[in-house]
Amino acid sequence: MKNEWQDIPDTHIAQAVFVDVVLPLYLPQLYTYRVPEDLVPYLEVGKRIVVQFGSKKIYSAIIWEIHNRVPQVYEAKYILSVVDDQPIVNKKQLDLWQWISNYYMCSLGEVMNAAMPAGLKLESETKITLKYFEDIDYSQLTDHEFLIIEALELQKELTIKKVCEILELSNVYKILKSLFYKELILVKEELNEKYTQKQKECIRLSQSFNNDDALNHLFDTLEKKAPKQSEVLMLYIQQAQSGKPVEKAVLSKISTANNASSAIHALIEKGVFESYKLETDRLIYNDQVKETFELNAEQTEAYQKILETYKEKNICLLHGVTGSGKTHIYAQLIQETINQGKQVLYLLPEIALTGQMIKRLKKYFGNQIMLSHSKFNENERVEIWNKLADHKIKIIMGARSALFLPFSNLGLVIVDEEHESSYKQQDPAPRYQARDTAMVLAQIHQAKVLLGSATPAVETFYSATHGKYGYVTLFNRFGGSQLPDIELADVGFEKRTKTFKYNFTSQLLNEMEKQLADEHQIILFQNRRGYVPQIECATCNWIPKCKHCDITLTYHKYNHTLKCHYCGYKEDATGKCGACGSTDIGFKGFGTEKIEDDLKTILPDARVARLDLETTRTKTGHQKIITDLEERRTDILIGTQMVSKGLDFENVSLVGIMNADQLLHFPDFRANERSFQLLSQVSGRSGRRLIKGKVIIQTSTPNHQVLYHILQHSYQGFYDSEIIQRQKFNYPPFTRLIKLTLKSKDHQNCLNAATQLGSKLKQILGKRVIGPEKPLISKLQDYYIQSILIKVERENVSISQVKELVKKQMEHIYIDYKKLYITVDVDPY
DNA sequence: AGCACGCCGACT
DNA sequence: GTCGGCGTGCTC
Repeated sequence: MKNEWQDIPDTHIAQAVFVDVVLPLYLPQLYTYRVPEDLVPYLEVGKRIVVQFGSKKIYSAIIWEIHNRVPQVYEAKYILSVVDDQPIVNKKQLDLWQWISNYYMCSLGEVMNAAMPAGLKLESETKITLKYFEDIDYSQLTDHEFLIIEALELQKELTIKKVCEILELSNVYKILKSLFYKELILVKEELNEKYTQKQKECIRLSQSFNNDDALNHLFDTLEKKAPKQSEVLMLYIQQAQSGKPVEKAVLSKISTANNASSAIHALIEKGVFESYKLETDRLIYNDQVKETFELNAEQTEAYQKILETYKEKNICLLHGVTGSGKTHIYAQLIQETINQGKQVLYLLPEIALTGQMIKRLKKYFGNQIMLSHSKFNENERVEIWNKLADHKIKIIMGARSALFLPFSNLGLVIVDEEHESSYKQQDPAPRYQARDTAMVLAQIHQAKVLLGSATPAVETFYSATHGKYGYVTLFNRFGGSQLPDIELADVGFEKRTKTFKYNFTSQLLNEMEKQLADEHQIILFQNRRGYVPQIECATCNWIPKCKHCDITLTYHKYNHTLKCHYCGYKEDATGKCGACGSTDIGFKGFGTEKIEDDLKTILPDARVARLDLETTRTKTGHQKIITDLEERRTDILIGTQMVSKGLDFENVSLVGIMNADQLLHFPDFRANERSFQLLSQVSGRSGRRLIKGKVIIQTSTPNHQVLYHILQHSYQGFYDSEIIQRQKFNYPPFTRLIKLTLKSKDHQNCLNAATQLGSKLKQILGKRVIGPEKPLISKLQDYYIQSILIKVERENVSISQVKELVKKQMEHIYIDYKKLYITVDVDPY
C-alpha cells in the first residue's frame, strides 16, 4: 500500500509564490512581486492586487502570471492585498492585450490603460495632515512652510497637487520633507476607490402609519392644517401602488405644489415618511422590445449569403450602398447570435454614435443592448463593464474602445463603416486599428466578423476579393430612392470667365438658388473650419505662424483671433503684418465660417447654420443643429467631415463640395482612397425617397481619376486603378508599414538621432526604409519631428523579426541621445 | 509616468 | 553658504 504522506509534500513544500503584474503605467515590462502565504489562496490571473511601486506610490495591478521563479537580481516586494473575489479581466481579454502589445509594439501597461475604465484602476494619492494642532512654533517656519501650515489649519487635509497650487511651485517635495522632519505634518498614501454607486433618495411610509386607520386619521388632520402635505401624501400613495420604490425627486417633481420638497421634509419630520438610500443604475434604458423588423427580398438574399460564407470563413464584407438597409441585416444577425446565447459587439466610428441608427437598434433590442462611447463618464463606464461581466447585457454598441470590454462568449463582431480612419487610435499608445483588432478578438472567441461599408478600405476589398474574407453585396437603395446626379464645377474655368464669386462657382450658386426656390435643403461641405485658413501680408507675403508648431494660424472672425488647430495656441489678430507693419492683409483659402459669412451677402434670405468643431463644443449644440435641419428651420447647412456621417435628411436635395482639391492633392498614399470615400459619403447625403439628389463638386482638376470614378458611382473602377498604384509603389495591402516618429525640443538632436537610426535600419533592411524625412508638420508644441517609414513586404519576411530589430535599434538610439522621444506606429493611418 | 537623488546657478 | 532649478535613472 502506498504511503499517503509521501504524496502530499511535493505540492505543499513551502515554496515562495510570486506574481508578475501589469501596472497601469507607461513602462515596458511586467514587475514581479512576492505573495505572503496567507494571500496565496486568493490569487488568480486577472484579479487586481494592491502593490507599492517605487518608494511611495500604491497602485492596483493586474495579475498576469503566478509562478515560483525567484528573482535573482533584486528582492521582490510583497503584494499588499488582493482586491477582487473574481478576476476582473478574463483570460480572453488578456489574450487580446498580449496580441495588441506584440503587434502594435507597445507595453502591456499601455494596453491596460486603454482597456480599463479609470474607475477600475486604483492609484494612491499622497495626502498631508497636521500632526499637532497646537503649539506650533511659527518662527521656525519658512514662508512656504508657513503657507502650508496655514492652509492645513483651515482644510485639515491637502493633496500634493493642492500644495503645488498654493505655493505656485512645481516641485514641493523638499518643503514637505522639511515639515515632516520638523514633525509638524503627517504624510499618508491613500488608495481611493474611484467608482461610486449612484444612490437616489427614496421615500416610504414609516411603520406606524402603514395602515388605513392611521392614514385616514392623518389625512383628516392634514387636510385643514397642511393641504400641501396632504397632496404630497396622496401622490405618494398613488405612486406606491406600482410596488416600485418612490423617489423623493420624482415625488416633488410631479407635485403641483411649488415647494413640494419642503412638504416632504415636513412629513419626514413628523415621522410619517422615512427616507432611505437606494443604489441605482446610472444607465437606464427601455424595458421592452418595441419594434420588430422584416428583411425585404434583397436583404434576405444578402443575409442568406452571409450565413453561407460563414460556413467556410470567419470574416465577411458586406458591401452595401448607403440606405440599402445594412442595419436590418445587422439586426437579423444580432438576433440570431443572441438566440444562440452568445454576445455581440457592434463597432461604429465615434461620430456615428449619435445617429438615428442607434435609436433604431435600441428599439429592436431594448435592454439587451448597451451603448459605450467617449461621452460616458467614468462611473458609467464601470457600470457597463460590470453589467457585461455579469451577463446582464448581450449586445454592446460602441466606439473602438468597446473592444476591451469583458466579453466572455462573443458570437459576432460587426464593424460598421469599416473603412473609417477613426478606427485607428493615433495617440497615445496603444496605436491600434480597431477593425483589425476586432478580427483578432473574434478569433479568440471563435466568433464571426461582419465588416460593413459602402466604400470599403482598399485593404479590406483586396482581402475580400482574394478569398480571404467572404464578400456579399447590397446595392439597391432602400425604398427605391435613386443615386444622386453628380456634376463637376470647374473652378479654374470660372475664374477665367470671372463667374467665380466668393468661393462659389456660378454652377453651384445657380443650382442652390433653384433648390431653395423649390424649398429644398442644401448641405455644403468644406473640410476646413474657421474663417480663412491663412492671412497673408499683401506687401511682403508674411504669413502668421504658430509659436509652437510648424503650422499656419487660422483666422477666426467671430472672436477676431488667429488660432493653431494643432496645439490650440491663440493670438489676437492685429490686422497688421508682423514683419513689415503693413495693414494691407489679404486672405488665402476659406473655411466654414467664411462661407457662412459670404452666404449672408449672396443669399441674404437663406437660413444658414454651421456644423463644425466650434459650433458643436457643447453637448447639446450638435443635436440642435441637426434637429433644426430636420425640422426645416435651416435651409443651408455648412459643415466639415461631421456632415458626412450617420445623418439622413429627408429634404436635402443638393450637396455642394466647396473644394475637392485639398482632399485630392493631400500628400499621403491614402489620399485617393480618402477622397473617394469622403466624396461618396457626402454625396450620399443628397436625395431621398421622393427627391432625386444632386451633387456639385467644385474643383480645379476636373480630370482627376478619383473624380471620374465618383461621377460613375463606381467603387470597382476606383479600386481597380488604386490597387495598381499600391502595388507599384509598395503600399498596403502589398506591404505592412511601420512608422517611427522622433521628437525632440532640440532640432539638431532630433535630426542626428533620426539620421543615425535611419542608417542603422537601412544597413539591415535596405531600401525598405524610407527617410528620415521632415514630415508635413515638422514641429508640434515645441517639438521638432522627423519620421522614418519602413515598408515590409507581406510575403517571405517575418514582421515580428522586423519589429524585434526595430526595438533593438531604438534602444541603442535612446542610449546615445537624451531628451528624445520615439513613437512607433504599426499600420499607420 | 512619478519620484528621488545629484549637480549647478542665483540669491540671502 | 543655502535654496530651489532641472537633468538622469530607477521602479519588482
